[in-house]
Amino acid sequence: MTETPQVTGRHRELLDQVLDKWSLHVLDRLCEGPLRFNGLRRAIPVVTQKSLTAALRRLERNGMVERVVVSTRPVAVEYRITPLGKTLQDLIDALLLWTADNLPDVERARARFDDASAVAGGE
Amino acid sequence: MTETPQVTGRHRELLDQVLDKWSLHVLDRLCEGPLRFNGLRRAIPVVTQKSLTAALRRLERNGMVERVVVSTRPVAVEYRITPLGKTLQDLIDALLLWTADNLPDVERARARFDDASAVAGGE
DNA sequence: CGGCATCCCTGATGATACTG
DNA sequence: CAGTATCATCAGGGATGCCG
Repeated sequence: MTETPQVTGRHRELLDQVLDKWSLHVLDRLCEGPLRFNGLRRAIPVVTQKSLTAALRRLERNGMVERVVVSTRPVAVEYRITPLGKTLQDLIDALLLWTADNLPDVERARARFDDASAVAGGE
Repeated sequence: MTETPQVTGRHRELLDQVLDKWSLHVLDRLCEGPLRFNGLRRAIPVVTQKSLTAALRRLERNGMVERVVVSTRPVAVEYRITPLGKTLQDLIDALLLWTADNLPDVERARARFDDASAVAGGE
């Protein structure tokens, strides 16, 4: 069995590369089926081309997505999730589920904190 | 059951605040018991006081940790995880477990990618 | 269509010094 | 002990323009 997991540099680095801002969106979308570059852009309207390219490269390098070049007319490039990427799906879903379940509590906590800060601080 | 979770701005923001570089370390440590400020610094040797302070404030604001001031001689401040923070423990463990299980595959993928890049690119 | 190259700017982080 | 304040750095991300 895998023993007590520890936060090490390598683990942290991997999580950073895989759970960063845009990678979550990309993986989320790609889990539902392959998409082309501009398809992804449309699916994630707020991302810039640069950030999307970077995220895709990172994910490809880490073996989470596959880049398939279809040498047709101009060119078509399809991105699809890999089996390794699939293993993250449950985790991501669990993460999103957690946020959905606890966001209300968190926002209450934030309100309390901000309120207390206002009283103690400037006001 | 909660339906298909979606990546929204609010969820993403929460994950950013809770899964960031130092918060993971802090939550990980605090799950094992309360610690004081410098205790945490010692437990996470690479963190600077500024980053640690920021992480603790963020976690406190989000209701994940509790800050207890013990008004003794100089002053003692104890940080302990809250019930809300506890709900993250399983997720964090699962995340770390995932990295531990898949790091080898990921590193193989990286090697392949870097190798292919080297051939296609510069040399 | 699917990128890469460039410039620029901001936010996050580190080092250092000082305070209740 | 437990921070706050300040300065310097630096990677990430947006805007823009060009290429196969």
